[in-house]
Amino acid sequence: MMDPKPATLHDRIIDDVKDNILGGVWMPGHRIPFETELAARYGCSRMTVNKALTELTKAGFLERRRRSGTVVRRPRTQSAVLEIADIEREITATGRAYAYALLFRGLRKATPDDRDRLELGEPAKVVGIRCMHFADGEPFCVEERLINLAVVPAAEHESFRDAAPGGWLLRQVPWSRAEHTISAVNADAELAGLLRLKPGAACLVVERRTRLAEASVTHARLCYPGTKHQLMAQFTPSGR
Amino acid sequence: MMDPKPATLHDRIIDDVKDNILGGVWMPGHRIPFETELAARYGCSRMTVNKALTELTKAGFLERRRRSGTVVRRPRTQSAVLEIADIEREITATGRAYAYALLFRGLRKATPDDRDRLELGEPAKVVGIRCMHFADGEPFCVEERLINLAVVPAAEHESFRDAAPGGWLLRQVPWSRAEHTISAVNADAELAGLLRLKPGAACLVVERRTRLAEASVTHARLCYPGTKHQLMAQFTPSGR
DNA sequence: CAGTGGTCTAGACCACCGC
DNA sequence: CGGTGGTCTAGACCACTGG
Repeated sequence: MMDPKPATLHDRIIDDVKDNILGGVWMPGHRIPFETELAARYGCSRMTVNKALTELTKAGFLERRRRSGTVVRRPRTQSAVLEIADIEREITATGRAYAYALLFRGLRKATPDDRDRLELGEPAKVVGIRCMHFADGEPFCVEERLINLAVVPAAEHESFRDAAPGGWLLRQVPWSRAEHTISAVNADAELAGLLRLKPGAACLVVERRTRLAEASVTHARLCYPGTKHQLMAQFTPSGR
Repeated sequence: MMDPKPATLHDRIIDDVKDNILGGVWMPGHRIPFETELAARYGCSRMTVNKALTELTKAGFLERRRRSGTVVRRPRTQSAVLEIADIEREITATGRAYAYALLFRGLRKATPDDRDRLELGEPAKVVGIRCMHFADGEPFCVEERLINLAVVPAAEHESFRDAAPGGWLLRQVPWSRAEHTISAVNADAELAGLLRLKPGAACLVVERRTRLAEASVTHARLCYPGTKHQLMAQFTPSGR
Protein backbone atom coordinates (compact mmCIF):
# COMPACT_ATOMS: atom_id res chain seq x y z
CA MET A 1 0.00 0.00 0.00
CA MET A 2 1.65 3.13 -1.24
CA ASP A 3 4.10 4.82 1.04
CA PRO A 4 2.46 8.07 2.07
CA LYS A 5 5.88 9.74 2.12
CA PRO A 6 6.09 11.23 5.60
CA ALA A 7 7.22 14.77 4.88
CA THR A 8 8.76 15.49 8.26
CA LEU A 9 11.17 13.51 10.33
CA HIS A 10 8.95 13.05 13.37
CA ASP A 11 6.12 11.94 11.10
CA ARG A 12 8.41 9.28 9.70
CA ILE A 13 9.25 8.12 13.20
CA ILE A 14 5.54 8.01 14.03
CA ASP A 15 4.83 5.94 10.93
CA ASP A 16 7.66 3.53 11.65
CA VAL A 17 6.60 2.94 15.23
CA LYS A 18 2.97 2.55 14.20
CA ASP A 19 3.93 0.02 11.54
CA ASN A 20 5.81 -2.00 14.12
CA ILE A 21 2.79 -2.00 16.42
CA LEU A 22 0.03 -2.55 13.86
CA GLY A 23 2.13 -5.17 12.12
CA GLY A 24 2.57 -7.12 15.31
CA VAL A 25 6.35 -6.74 15.39
CA TRP A 26 6.16 -4.90 18.68
CA MET A 27 3.48 -6.66 20.71
CA PRO A 28 1.63 -5.07 23.63
CA GLY A 29 3.96 -4.83 26.59
CA HIS A 30 7.04 -4.70 24.39
CA ARG A 31 9.53 -2.09 25.52
CA ILE A 32 10.52 0.01 22.53
CA PRO A 33 13.96 1.67 22.21
CA PHE A 34 14.70 4.61 24.48
CA GLU A 35 14.45 8.13 23.14
CA THR A 36 18.24 8.42 23.07
CA GLU A 37 18.55 5.18 21.08
CA LEU A 38 15.96 6.26 18.52
CA ALA A 39 17.57 9.68 18.29
CA ALA A 40 20.88 8.03 17.49
CA ARG A 41 19.22 5.64 15.02
CA TYR A 42 17.52 8.46 13.13
CA GLY A 43 20.44 10.83 13.54
CA CYS A 44 18.31 13.51 15.13
CA SER A 45 17.90 15.22 18.45
CA ARG A 46 15.97 13.74 21.33
CA MET A 47 13.30 16.48 21.06
CA THR A 48 12.28 15.19 17.65
CA VAL A 49 11.90 11.64 18.93
CA ASN A 50 10.11 12.95 22.00
CA LYS A 51 7.59 14.79 19.85
CA ALA A 52 6.82 11.62 17.90
CA LEU A 53 6.48 9.39 20.96
CA THR A 54 4.43 11.95 22.85
CA GLU A 55 1.99 12.09 19.96
CA LEU A 56 1.75 8.30 19.81
CA THR A 57 1.15 8.21 23.54
CA LYS A 58 -1.71 10.69 23.25
CA ALA A 59 -3.12 8.61 20.42
CA GLY A 60 -3.16 5.61 22.74
CA PHE A 61 -0.49 3.44 21.18
CA LEU A 62 2.15 3.74 23.87
CA GLU A 63 2.57 3.96 27.61
CA ARG A 64 5.52 5.79 29.03
CA ARG A 65 7.04 5.60 32.48
CA ARG A 66 10.11 7.35 33.76
CA ARG A 67 13.02 5.10 34.41
CA SER A 68 11.39 1.99 32.93
CA GLY A 69 10.90 3.33 29.43
CA THR A 70 8.22 3.25 26.76
CA VAL A 71 6.07 0.18 26.10
CA VAL A 72 3.34 -0.69 23.60
CA ARG A 73 0.01 -0.22 25.32
CA ARG A 74 -2.46 -3.04 25.71
CA PRO A 75 -5.62 -2.06 23.90
CA ARG A 76 -8.06 -1.55 26.75
CA THR A 77 -11.27 -0.67 25.08
CA GLN A 78 -11.66 -0.82 21.37
CA SER A 79 -13.21 2.58 21.54
CA ALA A 80 -13.02 5.17 24.23
CA VAL A 81 -15.92 6.94 22.57
CA LEU A 82 -18.35 4.06 22.40
CA GLU A 83 -17.62 2.13 25.55
CA ILE A 84 -18.81 -1.15 24.21
CA ALA A 85 -15.71 -3.25 23.89
CA ASP A 86 -15.51 -5.28 27.03
CA ILE A 87 -19.07 -5.97 28.05
CA GLU A 88 -18.08 -7.63 31.30
CA ARG A 89 -16.21 -4.52 32.36
CA GLU A 90 -19.09 -2.33 31.25
CA ILE A 91 -21.46 -4.28 33.50
CA THR A 92 -19.26 -4.70 36.55
CA ALA A 93 -18.24 -1.04 36.34
CA THR A 94 -21.81 -0.13 37.24
CA GLY A 95 -21.81 -2.50 40.19
CA ARG A 96 -23.91 -5.23 38.63
CA ALA A 97 -23.20 -8.94 38.58
CA TYR A 98 -21.97 -10.27 35.25
CA ALA A 99 -22.81 -13.64 33.75
CA TYR A 100 -22.03 -15.25 30.42
CA ALA A 101 -23.67 -18.05 28.48
CA LEU A 102 -22.59 -19.75 25.26
CA LEU A 103 -25.52 -20.65 23.01
CA PHE A 104 -23.72 -21.99 19.98
CA ARG A 105 -20.24 -22.47 18.59
CA GLY A 106 -19.42 -23.90 15.19
CA LEU A 107 -16.59 -24.14 12.68
CA ARG A 108 -17.54 -23.63 9.05
CA LYS A 109 -16.51 -22.46 5.62
CA ALA A 110 -17.50 -18.80 5.35
CA THR A 111 -20.96 -18.43 3.85
CA PRO A 112 -21.62 -15.49 1.53
CA ASP A 113 -23.19 -13.72 4.50
CA ASP A 114 -20.12 -14.44 6.64
CA ARG A 115 -17.86 -13.07 3.92
CA ASP A 116 -20.02 -9.99 3.71
CA ARG A 117 -19.83 -9.38 7.43
CA LEU A 118 -16.05 -9.81 7.44
CA GLU A 119 -15.59 -8.03 4.11
CA LEU A 120 -13.64 -10.97 2.76
CA GLY A 121 -13.16 -11.43 -0.95
CA GLU A 122 -11.79 -14.95 -0.77
CA PRO A 123 -13.07 -18.21 0.66
CA ALA A 124 -12.15 -18.63 4.29
CA LYS A 125 -12.83 -20.69 7.39
CA VAL A 126 -14.55 -19.04 10.29
CA VAL A 127 -15.74 -19.79 13.79
CA GLY A 128 -19.31 -18.70 14.41
CA ILE A 129 -20.44 -18.02 17.94
CA ARG A 130 -23.67 -17.00 19.54
CA CYS A 131 -23.65 -16.08 23.20
CA MET A 132 -25.33 -13.92 25.79
CA HIS A 133 -24.33 -11.46 28.45
CA PHE A 134 -26.34 -10.93 31.63
CA ALA A 135 -26.37 -8.13 34.19
CA ASP A 136 -27.80 -9.04 37.59
CA GLY A 137 -29.43 -12.04 35.96
CA GLU A 138 -31.24 -9.94 33.37
CA PRO A 139 -30.41 -10.43 29.70
CA PHE A 140 -28.10 -7.59 28.73
CA CYS A 141 -27.04 -8.38 25.21
CA VAL A 142 -27.03 -11.12 22.57
CA GLU A 143 -23.75 -11.45 20.71
CA GLU A 144 -23.26 -13.03 17.32
CA ARG A 145 -19.60 -13.37 16.55
CA LEU A 146 -17.53 -14.40 13.56
CA ILE A 147 -13.80 -15.04 13.86
CA ASN A 148 -11.53 -15.26 10.82
CA LEU A 149 -9.40 -18.36 11.35
CA ALA A 150 -6.82 -17.17 8.84
CA VAL A 151 -5.94 -14.34 11.22
CA VAL A 152 -6.64 -16.07 14.55
CA PRO A 153 -5.98 -19.78 14.03
CA ALA A 154 -5.97 -20.40 17.78
CA ALA A 155 -9.74 -19.84 17.78
CA GLU A 156 -10.22 -23.28 16.19
CA HIS A 157 -9.44 -25.03 19.46
CA GLU A 158 -11.08 -22.55 21.81
CA SER A 159 -14.43 -23.61 23.23
CA PHE A 160 -15.68 -20.18 24.40
CA ARG A 161 -17.78 -22.11 26.90
CA ASP A 162 -16.83 -20.15 29.99
CA ALA A 163 -15.64 -16.80 28.70
CA ALA A 164 -16.82 -14.45 25.99
CA PRO A 165 -14.85 -14.28 22.75
CA GLY A 166 -14.35 -10.52 23.06
CA GLY A 167 -11.92 -10.65 25.94
CA TRP A 168 -10.14 -13.70 24.55
CA LEU A 169 -9.63 -12.01 21.20
CA LEU A 170 -8.31 -8.89 22.87
CA ARG A 171 -5.51 -11.03 24.26
CA GLN A 172 -4.83 -12.81 20.96
CA VAL A 173 -4.67 -9.85 18.64
CA PRO A 174 -1.94 -7.33 19.29
CA TRP A 175 -3.73 -4.29 18.00
CA SER A 176 -6.64 -3.38 15.86
CA ARG A 177 -8.93 -0.82 14.33
CA ALA A 178 -12.69 -1.13 14.50
CA GLU A 179 -15.56 -0.02 12.28
CA HIS A 180 -18.92 0.39 13.93
CA THR A 181 -22.41 0.43 12.50
CA ILE A 182 -25.40 1.24 14.67
CA SER A 183 -28.99 0.57 13.75
CA ALA A 184 -32.34 -0.42 15.24
CA VAL A 185 -34.41 -3.53 14.50
CA ASN A 186 -37.61 -5.14 15.70
CA ALA A 187 -36.79 -8.27 17.65
CA ASP A 188 -37.90 -11.46 15.95
CA ALA A 189 -39.37 -14.24 18.07
CA GLU A 190 -36.00 -15.83 18.76
CA LEU A 191 -34.19 -12.65 19.76
CA ALA A 192 -37.15 -11.50 21.82
CA GLY A 193 -37.13 -14.78 23.68
CA LEU A 194 -33.45 -14.51 24.47
CA LEU A 195 -33.71 -10.93 25.70
CA ARG A 196 -37.05 -11.62 27.42
CA LEU A 197 -38.83 -8.99 25.37
CA LYS A 198 -42.07 -9.04 23.46
CA PRO A 199 -41.65 -9.96 19.80
CA GLY A 200 -41.26 -6.77 17.79
CA ALA A 201 -39.66 -4.81 20.63
CA ALA A 202 -37.08 -2.31 19.39
CA CYS A 203 -33.49 -3.45 19.76
CA LEU A 204 -30.31 -1.47 19.36
CA VAL A 205 -27.83 -3.27 17.10
CA VAL A 206 -24.15 -2.45 17.22
CA GLU A 207 -22.01 -4.17 14.62
CA ARG A 208 -18.25 -4.03 14.90
CA ARG A 209 -15.72 -5.23 12.37
CA THR A 210 -12.20 -5.40 13.74
CA ARG A 211 -9.15 -5.19 11.52
CA LEU A 212 -5.49 -5.86 11.97
CA ALA A 213 -3.42 -4.19 9.28
CA GLU A 214 -6.09 -4.53 6.54
CA ALA A 215 -7.09 -8.09 7.46
CA SER A 216 -10.51 -8.69 9.00
CA VAL A 217 -10.11 -10.30 12.40
CA THR A 218 -13.65 -10.61 13.64
CA HIS A 219 -17.18 -9.32 13.32
CA ALA A 220 -19.50 -8.88 16.28
CA ARG A 221 -23.20 -8.13 16.19
CA LEU A 222 -24.47 -7.01 19.56
CA CYS A 223 -28.22 -6.76 20.12
CA TYR A 224 -29.37 -4.76 23.15
CA PRO A 225 -32.88 -4.16 24.44
CA GLY A 226 -33.38 -0.77 22.80
CA THR A 227 -35.19 1.03 25.55
CA LYS A 228 -33.08 -0.27 28.39
CA HIS A 229 -29.72 0.39 26.81
CA GLN A 230 -28.14 3.57 25.57
CA LEU A 231 -24.87 4.43 23.95
CA MET A 232 -23.25 7.58 25.17
CA ALA A 233 -20.69 9.71 23.46
CA GLN A 234 -19.20 13.12 23.93
CA PHE A 235 -17.60 15.20 21.23
CA THR A 236 -16.04 18.48 20.42
CA PRO A 237 -16.22 19.69 16.83
CA SER A 238 -12.79 18.38 16.06
CA GLY A 239 -11.63 15.97 13.46
CA ARG A 240 -9.48 13.75 15.60
CA MET B 1 -15.65 25.29 38.49
CA MET B 2 -12.37 24.49 40.18
CA ASP B 3 -9.24 25.47 38.32
CA PRO B 4 -7.67 22.22 37.19
CA LYS B 5 -4.21 23.62 37.94
CA PRO B 6 -2.37 23.35 34.61
CA ALA B 7 0.88 21.83 35.75
CA THR B 8 2.95 22.77 32.75
CA LEU B 9 3.33 26.05 30.95
CA HIS B 10 2.08 24.88 27.57
CA ASP B 11 -0.94 23.31 29.26
CA ARG B 12 -1.71 26.64 30.82
CA ILE B 13 -1.48 28.32 27.42
CA ILE B 14 -3.81 25.65 25.98
CA ASP B 15 -6.32 26.23 28.76
CA ASP B 16 -6.21 29.98 28.34
CA VAL B 17 -6.74 29.84 24.58
CA LYS B 18 -9.52 27.28 24.97
CA ASP B 19 -11.23 29.47 27.57
CA ASN B 20 -11.14 32.40 25.17
CA ILE B 21 -12.68 30.30 22.40
CA LEU B 22 -15.29 28.40 24.42
CA GLY B 23 -16.16 31.54 26.31
CA GLY B 24 -16.88 33.39 23.09
CA VAL B 25 -14.16 35.99 23.64
CA TRP B 26 -12.36 34.88 20.51
CA MET B 27 -15.07 34.17 17.96
CA PRO B 28 -14.60 31.93 14.90
CA GLY B 29 -12.46 33.77 12.37
CA HIS B 30 -10.73 35.84 15.05
CA ARG B 31 -6.99 36.09 14.58
CA ILE B 32 -5.27 35.25 17.83
CA PRO B 33 -1.88 36.72 18.85
CA PHE B 34 1.19 35.53 16.95
CA GLU B 35 3.45 32.96 18.48
CA THR B 36 6.07 35.61 19.20
CA GLU B 37 3.52 37.82 20.96
CA LEU B 38 2.27 34.97 23.13
CA ALA B 39 5.83 33.93 23.89
CA ALA B 40 6.57 37.45 25.09
CA ARG B 41 3.32 37.58 27.06
CA TYR B 42 4.04 34.30 28.86
CA GLY B 43 7.74 35.00 29.11
CA CYS B 44 8.66 31.74 27.41
CA SER B 45 10.25 30.58 24.19
CA ARG B 46 8.36 30.30 20.93
CA MET B 47 8.68 26.50 20.97
CA THR B 48 6.50 26.31 24.07
CA VAL B 49 3.79 28.43 22.48
CA ASN B 50 4.13 26.45 19.26
CA LYS B 51 3.56 23.19 21.12
CA ALA B 52 0.36 24.53 22.66
CA LEU B 53 -1.03 25.97 19.43
CA THR B 54 -0.10 22.88 17.42
CA GLU B 55 -2.04 20.75 19.89
CA LEU B 56 -5.07 23.03 19.72
CA THR B 57 -4.92 22.91 15.92
CA LYS B 58 -4.92 19.10 15.95
CA ALA B 59 -7.85 19.21 18.34
CA GLY B 60 -9.76 21.30 15.80
CA PHE B 61 -9.92 24.62 17.62
CA LEU B 62 -7.57 26.60 15.41
CA GLU B 63 -6.54 27.04 11.82
CA ARG B 64 -3.04 28.19 11.06
CA ARG B 65 -1.65 29.74 7.90
CA ARG B 66 1.81 31.01 7.27
CA ARG B 67 2.11 34.73 6.99
CA SER B 68 -1.51 35.42 7.91
CA GLY B 69 -1.40 33.89 11.37
CA THR B 70 -3.62 31.70 13.55
CA VAL B 71 -7.39 32.05 13.59
CA VAL B 72 -10.21 30.36 15.53
CA ARG B 73 -11.72 27.67 13.34
CA ARG B 74 -15.35 27.63 12.36
CA PRO B 75 -16.98 24.47 13.70
CA ARG B 76 -17.82 22.46 10.61
CA THR B 77 -19.63 19.41 11.86
CA GLN B 78 -20.52 18.97 15.46
CA SER B 79 -18.95 15.57 15.29
CA ALA B 80 -16.54 14.14 12.83
CA VAL B 81 -17.21 10.70 14.25
CA LEU B 82 -20.96 10.64 14.06
CA GLU B 83 -21.72 12.59 10.91
CA ILE B 84 -25.14 13.69 11.98
CA ALA B 85 -24.77 17.37 12.51
CA ASP B 86 -25.99 18.87 9.28
CA ILE B 87 -28.69 16.58 7.99
CA GLU B 88 -29.09 18.50 4.75
CA ARG B 89 -25.43 17.97 3.95
CA GLU B 90 -25.67 14.33 4.94
CA ILE B 91 -28.49 13.81 2.44
CA THR B 92 -27.18 15.86 -0.44
CA ALA B 93 -23.74 14.29 -0.01
CA THR B 94 -25.23 10.99 -1.13
CA GLY B 95 -26.82 12.59 -4.19
CA ARG B 96 -30.38 12.70 -2.89
CA ALA B 97 -32.79 15.61 -2.93
CA TYR B 98 -33.28 17.29 0.42
CA ALA B 99 -36.52 18.75 1.73
CA TYR B 100 -37.51 20.27 5.02
CA ALA B 101 -40.86 20.74 6.73
CA LEU B 102 -41.74 22.54 9.95
CA LEU B 103 -44.48 20.80 11.92
CA PHE B 104 -44.61 22.92 15.04
CA ARG B 105 -42.90 25.86 16.66
CA GLY B 106 -43.74 27.27 20.07
CA LEU B 107 -42.34 29.50 22.77
CA ARG B 108 -42.86 28.31 26.34
CA LYS B 109 -41.60 28.23 29.87
CA ALA B 110 -39.44 25.13 30.22
CA THR B 111 -41.46 22.18 31.45
CA PRO B 112 -39.82 19.70 33.82
CA ASP B 113 -39.21 17.48 30.80
CA ASP B 114 -37.63 20.38 28.90
CA ARG B 115 -35.36 21.14 31.84
CA ASP B 116 -34.40 17.51 32.01
CA ARG B 117 -33.48 17.41 28.34
CA LEU B 118 -31.42 20.58 28.63
CA GLU B 119 -30.03 19.67 32.06
CA LEU B 120 -31.18 23.00 33.44
CA GLY B 121 -31.53 23.52 37.16
CA GLU B 122 -33.39 26.83 36.96
CA PRO B 123 -36.59 27.98 35.28
CA ALA B 124 -36.00 29.08 31.71
CA LYS B 125 -37.76 30.02 28.50
CA VAL B 126 -37.32 27.73 25.53
CA VAL B 127 -38.35 27.42 21.93
CA GLY B 128 -39.73 24.00 21.07
CA ILE B 129 -39.64 22.83 17.47
CA ARG B 130 -40.80 19.75 15.68
CA CYS B 131 -39.77 19.32 12.09
CA MET B 132 -38.97 16.73 9.44
CA HIS B 133 -36.22 16.01 6.97
CA PHE B 134 -36.85 14.25 3.67
CA ALA B 135 -34.52 12.50 1.24
CA ASP B 136 -35.86 12.11 -2.29
CA GLY B 137 -39.34 12.72 -0.91
CA GLU B 138 -39.07 9.89 1.61
CA PRO B 139 -39.21 10.70 5.32
CA PHE B 140 -35.63 10.65 6.56
CA CYS B 141 -35.84 11.85 10.12
CA VAL B 142 -38.15 13.52 12.63
CA GLU B 143 -36.46 16.20 14.72
CA GLU B 144 -37.65 17.45 18.09
CA ARG B 145 -35.65 20.47 19.12
CA LEU B 146 -35.37 22.61 22.22
CA ILE B 147 -33.48 25.89 22.20
CA ASN B 148 -32.47 27.66 25.40
CA LEU B 149 -33.45 31.31 24.93
CA ALA B 150 -31.12 32.43 27.69
CA VAL B 151 -28.19 31.40 25.51
CA VAL B 152 -29.66 32.08 22.06
CA PRO B 153 -32.15 34.93 22.48
CA ALA B 154 -32.31 35.46 18.72
CA ALA B 155 -34.27 32.21 18.44
CA GLU B 156 -37.34 33.98 19.83
CA HIS B 157 -37.94 35.80 16.56
CA GLU B 158 -36.86 33.07 14.18
CA SER B 159 -39.68 31.21 12.46
CA PHE B 160 -37.75 28.11 11.33
CA ARG B 161 -40.36 27.79 8.60
CA ASP B 162 -37.99 27.40 5.67
CA ALA B 163 -34.75 26.12 7.19
CA ALA B 164 -33.93 23.62 9.89
CA PRO B 165 -32.81 24.92 13.28
CA GLY B 166 -29.56 22.91 13.17
CA GLY B 167 -27.86 24.96 10.51
CA TRP B 168 -29.20 28.24 11.90
CA LEU B 169 -27.85 27.42 15.37
CA LEU B 170 -24.47 26.51 13.93
CA ARG B 171 -24.21 30.09 12.70
CA GLN B 172 -25.44 31.62 15.98
CA VAL B 173 -23.26 29.79 18.44
CA PRO B 174 -19.53 30.35 18.19
CA TRP B 175 -18.41 27.02 19.55
CA SER B 176 -19.82 24.07 21.36
CA ARG B 177 -19.43 20.62 22.74
CA ALA B 178 -22.02 17.93 22.21
CA GLU B 179 -23.16 14.92 24.23
CA HIS B 180 -24.84 12.14 22.32
CA THR B 181 -27.13 9.38 23.47
CA ILE B 182 -28.23 6.63 21.11
CA SER B 183 -31.10 4.25 21.72
CA ALA B 184 -33.87 2.37 19.96
CA VAL B 185 -37.63 2.73 20.43
CA ASN B 186 -40.80 1.35 18.95
CA ALA B 187 -42.54 4.04 16.93
CA ASP B 188 -45.85 5.17 18.43
CA ALA B 189 -48.75 5.87 16.10
CA GLU B 190 -47.77 9.51 15.58
CA LEU B 191 -44.10 8.90 14.86
CA ALA B 192 -44.93 5.96 12.64
CA GLY B 193 -47.30 8.13 10.65
CA LEU B 194 -44.70 10.82 10.13
CA LEU B 195 -42.01 8.37 9.05
CA ARG B 196 -44.51 6.29 7.04
CA LEU B 197 -43.78 3.18 9.08
CA LYS B 198 -46.03 0.68 10.73
CA PRO B 199 -46.76 1.44 14.38
CA GLY B 200 -44.21 -0.36 16.53
CA ALA B 201 -41.47 -0.26 13.90
CA ALA B 202 -38.01 0.06 15.41
CA CYS B 203 -36.57 3.56 15.26
CA LEU B 204 -33.07 4.74 15.96
CA VAL B 205 -33.05 7.71 18.33
CA VAL B 206 -30.07 10.03 18.53
CA GLU B 207 -30.24 12.68 21.22
CA ARG B 208 -27.74 15.50 21.23
CA ARG B 209 -27.28 18.10 23.91
CA THR B 210 -25.06 20.99 22.85
CA ARG B 211 -23.19 23.10 25.34
CA LEU B 212 -21.35 26.38 25.21
CA ALA B 213 -19.03 26.78 28.17
CA GLU B 214 -21.20 24.80 30.63
CA ALA B 215 -24.47 26.35 29.46
CA SER B 216 -26.94 24.19 27.57
CA VAL B 217 -27.62 25.65 24.16
CA THR B 218 -29.99 23.16 22.61
CA HIS B 219 -31.26 19.62 22.70
CA ALA B 220 -32.15 17.67 19.59
CA ARG B 221 -33.92 14.35 19.41
CA LEU B 222 -33.60 12.77 15.99
CA CYS B 223 -35.74 9.74 15.16
CA TYR B 224 -34.72 7.68 12.12
CA PRO B 225 -36.38 4.64 10.61
CA GLY B 226 -34.24 2.03 12.33
CA THR B 227 -33.78 -0.41 9.54
CA LYS B 228 -33.22 2.15 6.82
CA HIS B 229 -30.71 4.27 8.64
CA GLN B 230 -27.36 3.41 10.13
CA LEU B 231 -24.76 5.33 12.03
CA MET B 232 -21.21 4.61 11.06
CA ALA B 233 -18.10 5.19 13.06
CA GLN B 234 -14.49 4.18 12.85
CA PHE B 235 -12.13 4.00 15.75
CA THR B 236 -8.69 3.08 16.88
CA PRO B 237 -8.20 2.07 20.47
CA SER B 238 -7.17 5.54 21.51
CA GLY B 239 -8.39 7.71 24.26
CA ARG B 240 -9.12 10.88 22.35
C1' DC C 1 20.85 7.09 43.00
C1' DA C 2 21.24 6.57 38.31
C1' DG C 3 18.66 6.68 34.20
C1' DT C 4 14.42 7.59 32.15
C1' DG C 5 10.95 10.70 30.28
C1' DG C 6 8.92 15.76 30.79
C1' DT C 7 9.69 20.12 29.90
C1' DC C 8 11.80 24.17 28.33
C1' DT C 9 15.32 27.26 25.98
C1' DA C 10 17.51 30.27 22.59
C1' DG C 11 18.67 29.90 18.90
C1' DA C 12 18.44 28.29 13.55
C1' DC C 13 16.84 27.56 8.71
C1' DC C 14 13.13 26.92 5.63
C1' DA C 15 8.55 27.11 2.97
C1' DC C 16 4.97 29.53 2.19
C1' DC C 17 2.18 33.41 1.02
C1' DG C 18 0.08 37.98 1.50
C1' DC C 19 1.60 42.63 0.82
C1' DC D 1 10.03 40.96 -0.09
C1' DG D 2 9.18 40.27 4.84
C1' DG D 3 6.87 38.00 8.37
C1' DT D 4 4.49 33.96 9.60
C1' DG D 5 4.29 29.19 11.15
C1' DG D 6 6.91 24.41 10.67
C1' DT D 7 10.55 22.10 11.98
C1' DC D 8 14.67 20.91 14.18
C1' DT D 9 18.87 21.33 17.32
C1' DA D 10 21.99 20.76 21.22
C1' DG D 11 21.86 21.54 25.04
C1' DA D 12 19.69 22.10 30.13
C1' DC D 13 17.30 21.04 34.56
C1' DC D 14 13.94 18.49 36.94
C1' DA D 15 10.68 14.70 38.70
C1' DC D 16 9.93 10.42 39.10
C1' DT D 17 10.93 5.66 39.91
C1' DG D 18 12.94 1.11 39.68
C1' DG D 19 16.97 -1.37 41.17
